[in-house]
Amino acid sequence: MGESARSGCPINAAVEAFGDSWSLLVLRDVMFGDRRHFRELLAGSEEGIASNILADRLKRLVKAGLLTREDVGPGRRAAYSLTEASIQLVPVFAQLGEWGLRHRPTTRRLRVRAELLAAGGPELWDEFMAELRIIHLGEPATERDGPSVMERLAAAYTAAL
Amino acid sequence: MGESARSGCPINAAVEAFGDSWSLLVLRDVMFGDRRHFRELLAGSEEGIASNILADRLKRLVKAGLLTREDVGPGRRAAYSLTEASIQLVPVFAQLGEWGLRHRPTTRRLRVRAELLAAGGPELWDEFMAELRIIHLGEPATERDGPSVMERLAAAYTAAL
DNA sequence: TTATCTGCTTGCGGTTTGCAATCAGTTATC
DNA sequence: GATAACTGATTGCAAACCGCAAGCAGATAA
Repeated sequence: MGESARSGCPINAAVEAFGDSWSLLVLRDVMFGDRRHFRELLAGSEEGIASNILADRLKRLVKAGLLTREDVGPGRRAAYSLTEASIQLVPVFAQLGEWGLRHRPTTRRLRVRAELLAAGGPELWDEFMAELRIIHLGEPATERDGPSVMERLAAAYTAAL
Repeated sequence: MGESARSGCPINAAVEAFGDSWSLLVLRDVMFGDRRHFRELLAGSEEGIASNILADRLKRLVKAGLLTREDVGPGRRAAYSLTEASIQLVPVFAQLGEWGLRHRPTTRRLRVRAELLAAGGPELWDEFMAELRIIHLGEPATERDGPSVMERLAAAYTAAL
């Protein structure tokens, strides 16, 4: 009963993994908003995702290897984490965000993160991915001087309120 | 009666524009396969798109400003062309393709284009976008030495058969 | 005239979507 | 210990969407 890909094309593979109305938005909130729990994702959603859709997408994303779920008993806060595969979506998010900035109307508050990511380029993306590996994969933290990318993103967001 | 965006987020804007199972694949075939006509897109589709879905997506993409349709009378071959907005999806395709290569099983034949695009980096993407502007937007052709990116993509594809 | 090609459209049954209400288990408050 | 709030969901339902197959009118070719 395993689902087979419609084709062996890498673009199609990406579309099948997260090419729907909600998957990328859920991943965006986990990645950039650091929302790790069901209720956080539900209440914090800018687009107003419904609870059943969120539940379904979380399951699918776990199944697709884009999220892991810390398995706790029922009734307890389960935490969702990014995987190496979803951390490597940072450049995809950066390019999608830049395209959205250029070709669609956006609001100032929600624009700043995409602007920062686009301006920073691949070096910043790599730095951010390294931070995400520390946060989500439990890799040991490294020394840094100055604020992290996550902190800079948060600061830019706050400044634009 | 215009549709309003769920949020002012650039990522959401991109998802709303082409975040479904088929839109990106249609754009991919127009862009990389140079398929400009309905029947070409229908018959050449690796994933086997249905004719009603293709008709719907073509309409939506035109409405969204990602394709233009050369308006001819009924019964005559109408040609679809990329717009500046969809030409600027080249980096998005490159990143999506690279992600698919790394994290999903793909077939050799369909992999080569993504590999070439990933290896070439931003310089190659810019070159390819310039070519697409000549093909789809009617910009004047410029002098070049050596094969075009489109030719190199086609050659790589043929070599992998 | 006959056949084929053009870009679609229509019917239909099955699936998915999104909203609202609800659920059982756990924790915090009184 | 009772109550309430919070946990991650599940369920019912109507509407929208999906993909398959067939059909359509106009244009072109033999």
